[in-house]
Amino acid sequence: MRIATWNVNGIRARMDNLVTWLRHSTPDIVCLQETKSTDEQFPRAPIEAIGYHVRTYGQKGFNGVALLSRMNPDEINCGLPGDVADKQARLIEGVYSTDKNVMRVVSLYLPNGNPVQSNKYTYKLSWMKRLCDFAASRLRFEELFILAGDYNVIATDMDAKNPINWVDNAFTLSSTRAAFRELINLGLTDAIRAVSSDPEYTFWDYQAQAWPKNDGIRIDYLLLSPEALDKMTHAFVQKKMRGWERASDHVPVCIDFSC
DNA sequence: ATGCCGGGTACGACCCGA
Repeated sequence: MRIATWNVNGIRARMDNLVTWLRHSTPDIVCLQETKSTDEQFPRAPIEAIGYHVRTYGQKGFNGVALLSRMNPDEINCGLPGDVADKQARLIEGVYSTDKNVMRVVSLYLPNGNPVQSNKYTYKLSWMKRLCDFAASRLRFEELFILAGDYNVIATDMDAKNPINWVDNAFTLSSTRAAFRELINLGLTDAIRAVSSDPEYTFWDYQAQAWPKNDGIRIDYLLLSPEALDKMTHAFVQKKMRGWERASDHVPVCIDFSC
């Protein structure tokens, strides 16, 4: 069982890469972010044609998340609870049954939050607070729970090639890092950090030669419940895909399970 | 250099992202 998260930066611009990647990496469940498409615009047919169920929560132009899966989901929930006025499409949850387990998988796109003096940062922090409440409610189920996506958080200085470039930024402010730790401290484990002490960047800007200079940051995470961590066998970042033609600025992160 | 690229949309400058 393989689960992946990938910020595609526009699903319609990434279809060739997505289909090639699905064929080669054969994930069972895929969490997508920044699809930048309405549910009607989402190009589901080519994905369904290679054996995936497609569930989307999109909006016009910006944001947008989706779940692709080999199994038909038992349940799909769209939106982060806690603010009925928040219409931004940033979270979708699916529940999947395997032979002996139930897996609850979330694809999330956490707000960027810059500039830090703006209401975008207040929105980021309130969204993180709501995410914490949501995660706590899910952890009470004691299921295999995977909270995956683009967190727009650089958790430690090790997660940036040049931390100096990220000071006074919504990705690294102490209140951002504190909110992220609060989430982790509910009892979630960062899958990549469970297997690696290397930097493991997941994003390189299109600009300023970031990729050739390896000027990356790690902002895409899969956070696991204890039940999920027990079953995890591998976790890895598909860094090479940043070098593909028409690459997203993010690369996929994958985890494998023994079930 | 808080926009150098690349996605989106109002199909053509402009908004947005990290």
